[in-house]
Amino acid sequence: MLKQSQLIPQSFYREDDPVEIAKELIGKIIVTETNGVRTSGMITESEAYWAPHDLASHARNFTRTPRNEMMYAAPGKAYVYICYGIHQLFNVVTGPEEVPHAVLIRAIEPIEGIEIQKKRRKFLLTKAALSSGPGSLTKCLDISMNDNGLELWNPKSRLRIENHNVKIQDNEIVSTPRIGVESSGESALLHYRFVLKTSKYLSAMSFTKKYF
DNA sequence: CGTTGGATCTTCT
DNA sequence: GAAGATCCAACGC
Repeated sequence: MLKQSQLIPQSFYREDDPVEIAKELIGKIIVTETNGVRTSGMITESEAYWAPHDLASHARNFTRTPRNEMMYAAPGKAYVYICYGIHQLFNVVTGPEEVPHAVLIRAIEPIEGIEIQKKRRKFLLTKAALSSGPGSLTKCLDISMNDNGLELWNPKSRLRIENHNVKIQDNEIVSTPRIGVESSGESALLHYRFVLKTSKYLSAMSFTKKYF
């Protein structure tokens, strides 16, 4: 049984700098519990969204809609939304309350319950990796819209983030522009994406873009 | 190998 | 009506 002290406290998420938090989240562990069974994965790729100036953010210019309401909530909550009508994307809400920063989790390396995670993916695992990509890892870990708003620091939540003390050197992390935000003007150029370059569990675009 | 199109929900025009 | 923080299978070379 893992100790509760390994949970990342809410104070970690309150920092008013989502870029720093996105970088520090590399190597941390996302845990979900379904029917009492744990599955988990280590974060290998993340992206910061720094509202209101960030035109790629759902909360650009303090835009507020039913969908992105959770971005304005307390730090350390989950913001889950549906992308392209199909995929559920998982974000961590950061910054003080009413400041709509967020960090998108784009890829994980499966740690616990790998066989369960494989079963959650329906397609035949030919080319694509198990949990590489923001819409894929949510399937692996059984994250859905039902988890929107969960407190990631709360031991009672079925969705949490833990620190397993994995040591990541600074030179193992690369920053690049973000994926899929090309139409967001100057915001598209910001190096708000972080990848653990030694990992094979990175989103497909990591390789076609040839950022590193 | 690389490229293309379908799936199909929210928001903005 | 179009675009978007995507993924995968089916093509074509």
